[in-house]
Amino acid sequence: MNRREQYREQTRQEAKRIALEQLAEHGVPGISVNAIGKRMGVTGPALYRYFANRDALLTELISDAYHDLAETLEAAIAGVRAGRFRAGANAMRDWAKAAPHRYLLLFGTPIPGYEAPEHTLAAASRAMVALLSTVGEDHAKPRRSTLHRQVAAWGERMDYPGLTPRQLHWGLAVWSRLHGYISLEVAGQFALTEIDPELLYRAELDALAGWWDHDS
Amino acid sequence: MNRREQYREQTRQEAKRIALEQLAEHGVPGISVNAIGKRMGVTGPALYRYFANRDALLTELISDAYHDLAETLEAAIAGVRAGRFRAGANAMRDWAKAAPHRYLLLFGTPIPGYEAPEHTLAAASRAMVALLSTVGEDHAKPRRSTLHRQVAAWGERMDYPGLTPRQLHWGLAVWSRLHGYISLEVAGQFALTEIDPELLYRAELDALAGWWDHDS
DNA sequence: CACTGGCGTTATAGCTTCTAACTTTCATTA
DNA sequence: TAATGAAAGTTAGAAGCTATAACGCCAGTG
Repeated sequence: MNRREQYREQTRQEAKRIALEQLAEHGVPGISVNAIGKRMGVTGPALYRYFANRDALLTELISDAYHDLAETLEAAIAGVRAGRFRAGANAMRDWAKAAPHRYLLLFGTPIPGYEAPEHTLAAASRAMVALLSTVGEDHAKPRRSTLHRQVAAWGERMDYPGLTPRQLHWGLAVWSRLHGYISLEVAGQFALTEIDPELLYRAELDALAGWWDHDS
Repeated sequence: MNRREQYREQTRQEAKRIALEQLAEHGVPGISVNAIGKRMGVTGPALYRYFANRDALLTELISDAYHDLAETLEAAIAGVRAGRFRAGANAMRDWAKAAPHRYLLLFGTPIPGYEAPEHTLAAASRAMVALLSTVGEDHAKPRRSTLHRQVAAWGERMDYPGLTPRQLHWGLAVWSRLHGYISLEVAGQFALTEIDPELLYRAELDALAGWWDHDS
């Protein structure tokens, strides 16, 4: 890599770092080209040398966040023997609570006009695979149903072979329920119940862990 | 009501109606004072006679939406004898899919600076009560736990007496899981699985309906 | 019927993204 | 080391946004 290219990459990273700070402090609207430039000590338009436009910057933030989430989940699960699922699920909630706006960037209201690029979808898939890697064994006898057939078809397109439809379905339920709970908590919708979010979340995990104890 | 006040109210309603159209077509950024004014045949600043600012307009849209959701759920449940829960849950998903952006206005990324007014919280509570009214009977013997104690305390502040902690907890789980599923579907995150969303949703409902068959 | 208060207008400030034109800087290369 | 050319920064400006201020008109009210 050229020296120019090194500086260039450095500047790009700095812009993204500041954008994340702005995101944490003022939400998505805080990610303003001028504001980021000001905090970097340059004028706003200068940033257009580094990012095609504001959307491109946002896209990279989203992409990075997906990768970071996937890596966080993988790291949290790796090395754990007992309670792998809980380790992963807790890591996901912690990740969300550490930077709520960033979580909502991924799973909140979609940004108009944004279309996830290929490698972002790959990162999202990686996160899903990480959770799927914590699935329990499926000893029940296979059941034929339209849902299981469709789930199996999706499973074949995923790069994580050897799972039964029931296990794959569990993965989707995990994804959906964890997101449901986390997004409500992050948005503060549980606040006025005054219930300890930790306990509520743990109960959700119990239900998901108990998936295999009774037919579903 | 004065004639002046009638016209005034009419104009307010028209502005909100158009705002919802803009929301459906272009998302939250489409709710622009100038754009709404143009479609009403007036200039942008004229609308400031009717709404203190853009946030006030958004707040009313959110508030209206909560009330509409609550009424929709109540209407869907009323009169149904068997399968009340499924009727309510399906009504919720249908409501979301009919106007995804409006759903995300309530449950997506919170709008910075927005704080829900009192009667909006009441409407949100009404929607929750509607779902709680479909809960199954709880014949299990009470269990003492920190979670159940906190849930019970929340239940006492709700205006829907006579429910056990387990039933209240079920209500929270319903809220969270339905939202988790619906928001992912509405955001298109299930699209590339190519699984029929209807079937996945029904499976979630089965799990929630089966809450009472096994200890939780 | 007079009048006044509500309504709509234009002008403007200050913000946003983004483009164009111009200048400066500086790493690479001869 | 000095020259060069591309990269990077600047300012100016268009087009959009929210929001306020000042002004005129006219319809509902008294």
